Amino acid sequence: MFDSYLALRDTRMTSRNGTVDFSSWGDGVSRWRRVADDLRSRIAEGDISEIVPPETVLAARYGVNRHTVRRAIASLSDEGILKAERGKGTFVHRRPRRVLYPIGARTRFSENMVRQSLEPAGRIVRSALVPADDAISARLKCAVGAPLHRLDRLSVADRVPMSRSTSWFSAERFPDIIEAYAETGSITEALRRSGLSDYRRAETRITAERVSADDAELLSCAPDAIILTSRAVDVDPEGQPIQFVCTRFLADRVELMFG
Amino acid sequence: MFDSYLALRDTRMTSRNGTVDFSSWGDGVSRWRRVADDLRSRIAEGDISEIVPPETVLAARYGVNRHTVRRAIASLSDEGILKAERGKGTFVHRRPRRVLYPIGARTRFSENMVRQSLEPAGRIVRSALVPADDAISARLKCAVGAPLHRLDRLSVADRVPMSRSTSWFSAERFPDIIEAYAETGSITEALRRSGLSDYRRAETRITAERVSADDAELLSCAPDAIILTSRAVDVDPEGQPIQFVCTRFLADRVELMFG
DNA sequence: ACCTATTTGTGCGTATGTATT
DNA sequence: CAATACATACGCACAAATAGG
Repeated sequence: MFDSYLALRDTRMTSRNGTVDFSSWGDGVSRWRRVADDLRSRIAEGDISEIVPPETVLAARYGVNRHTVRRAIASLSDEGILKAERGKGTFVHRRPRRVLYPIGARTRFSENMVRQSLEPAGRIVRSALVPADDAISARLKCAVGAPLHRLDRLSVADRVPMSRSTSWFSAERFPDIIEAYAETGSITEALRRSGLSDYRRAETRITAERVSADDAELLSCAPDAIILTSRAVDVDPEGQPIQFVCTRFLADRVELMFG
Repeated sequence: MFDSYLALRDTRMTSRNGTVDFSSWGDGVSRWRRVADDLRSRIAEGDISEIVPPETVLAARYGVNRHTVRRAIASLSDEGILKAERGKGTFVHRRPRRVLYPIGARTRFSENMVRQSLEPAGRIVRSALVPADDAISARLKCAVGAPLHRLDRLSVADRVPMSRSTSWFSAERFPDIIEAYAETGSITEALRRSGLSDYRRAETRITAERVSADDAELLSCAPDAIILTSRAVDVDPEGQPIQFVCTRFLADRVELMFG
């Protein structure tokens, strides 16, 4: 399992396009940080049980100095994942489980949260009237340039930020959607007030990437946190798209469930 | 959009448990790398169109020196995302799209790939006979300690590594599953040889995290790459669990699609 | 009580990498 | 390109707590 850790050595040994010579460069991530990241993911996967191997052993396995391992452990201790005890060893502090977020044809954020006894909340970060660009017009099946309400939200459960989302609605079909959401705090309810009693999720696409700087600030997470990005289309009972929504979930706080 | 980038400043100003003082420490990620990461994600989200703002403007916006921005741009150029042209500006080189990976009740890896004209392949990384632990016995509805075949695979499309996966099967019900997979290179076919003509996906749970060191080596990706982790249960027509599979997709090479 | 091996905690000197001026 | 300040990584040595014989 721990046989080798060659990945700590620089992988970028050659430069391709000749403009800049990368051969002597690192990749911008320090060794202690890589050790910390790897330990974190091993702990998350249950690959390291309750007691962490001694610093000297880890140092040998990762091919780094013991100080470097110590700094990685210190960082993880600061995150609350590890607890080092002098003379005894270093122990794993089991993380609170991720919030389970079921996604189906009729999943609603608020209902999910209350089902897990979490208090849901959301606040409007920004809203604007914008023209449809290529990508969004294709998803919403509207003309390029058609007027859309863009709604930027921050979703919170039990006072902990969970996700940032950006939604687009047809401004012609739902002229007052922003006001309705501002009053009710619920997309489902805002759509109902606009005359749409039911809708369903047609498609959900999932990717993951690093958080952007302004999302990081709003989500109050580390600047290099990982987000699960969901791009989804909701449709009315006739199959007409009514919402395109891009949600950025904090990956270490949620787990998406399908099926 | 670019109003502030406070996140570049260290957020870790206080230490909680008193063992180590973090106040003078960096967070292990260099500034040029953070600028590069943020630019990359903005480009991916379409937030930066075709032409990148001038270096001096970026330096001011990120609150860093122009040298630092130049290094970030050089790094992205090396990745093939940007192309700087003297006297003209810096331009975005649109990335090849992520491979779309539909997940449904009857999704099969090979079929997905050929549908996108990619040549699928897989190789066995490791296999072993292991006892079921708590987590897996719950998913497979078997006794703790029951004998399971554990199969570690690497999936490849057009010679590019796409995912690493670990599957567990009941060794009692599918005694020859490993050999069958080794011969056919297909889970579907291997199960058919074991007498199971049909199965379906019952549940898929998605999270994201940093790649572990040994996965990074096999996937030949950066040591700090992001992976989409899918934990799923497949069941036979009677609803009996037959496979628990944990797949680690490289997040920048795939997009998962549900519904 | 003693000794020993193991493990974490600490200090210091040096070299290299990073970021700014 | 040079000078500067700071962060990172290493090597060595030793102190302090723990556990077992």
